[in-house]
Amino acid sequence: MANQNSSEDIDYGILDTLVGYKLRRAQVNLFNHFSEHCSRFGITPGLFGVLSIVERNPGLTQTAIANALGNDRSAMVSVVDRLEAMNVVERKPSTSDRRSHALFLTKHGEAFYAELVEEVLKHEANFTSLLNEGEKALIIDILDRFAAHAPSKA
Amino acid sequence: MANQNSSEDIDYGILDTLVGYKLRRAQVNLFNHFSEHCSRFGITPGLFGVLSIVERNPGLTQTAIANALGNDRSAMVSVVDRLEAMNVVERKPSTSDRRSHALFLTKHGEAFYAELVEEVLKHEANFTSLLNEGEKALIIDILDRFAAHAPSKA
DNA sequence: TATTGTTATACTCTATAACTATA
DNA sequence: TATAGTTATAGAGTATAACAATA
Repeated sequence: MANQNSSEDIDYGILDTLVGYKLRRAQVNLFNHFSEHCSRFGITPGLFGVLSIVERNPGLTQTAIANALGNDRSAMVSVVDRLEAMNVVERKPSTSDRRSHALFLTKHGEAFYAELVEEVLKHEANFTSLLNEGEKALIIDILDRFAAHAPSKA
Repeated sequence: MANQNSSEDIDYGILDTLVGYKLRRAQVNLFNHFSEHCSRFGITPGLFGVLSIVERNPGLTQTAIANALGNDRSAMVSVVDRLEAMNVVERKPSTSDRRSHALFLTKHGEAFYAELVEEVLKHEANFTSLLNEGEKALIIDILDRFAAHAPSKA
């Protein structure tokens, strides 16, 4: 057992300089911690995103929410099904367009979401405690640039 | 059509302040661009990670590589199968342990990887051009902190 | 003609458990 | 007993295509 090639021995080469690789490693860790932290709510980061949009924008259609989050509307069906089964969100028939459903938090959903947000903020604080003054605003600004960038093909 | 609820009308609420949400949106965009950019190589970010480790650490076992990348060893099987089918990586029997395979780039794999790295660096430059002086080093440092953080349960 | 929610489908990624051959 | 590679499997996430109802 002279050499078990533990992680410390590894040369990561170019990976150590690539923002994409570092982003992925960081995101996986945050995602896992979020899920552990919010497991008692049965809420994943994806579900939390939908809840947050619904809470601040009551009455939006499923398609509008999918667009806001950068997802396909087909993926919204099972998500909203799950949130309805948890009695936190409800579909109401749109008054203006009978094709679409307007989404709202239920009464229970509002209390549920308020409690959930507290937990999410604890999770967030757990990671932002790693940041020095000004670094949180800066990294969010940088990540916004990365998310909005429509790169040239060249 | 007075209000189609286009993305500009959306109130993202707490999502706009959460590092986890911003990380995800940024990473999805980088991932998509990487895949488009490297599609002619048939290489995904995950495959590129394995190739990079093999290139810099020839002779490692599959399990050692999986650990280095934070993946499960069972996921390595199809990855290495694919890279072998592309004739860029080869499994060689380990001289010291007949249970394990040592991984190496093939001759073709070395040229392939060199060309691939050029493309990846173009992709990287496309995004890091959004950064000001010093921001790249800072964001990589911050992402390293996020990836290494083992949060308390409390 | 176009759009909404939906279904069916498929593909990737990821993880777990169990098997075999070795150690 | 423990570990390496493997297989089978299952879950989540994501995307496309097509359909019925409606616009």
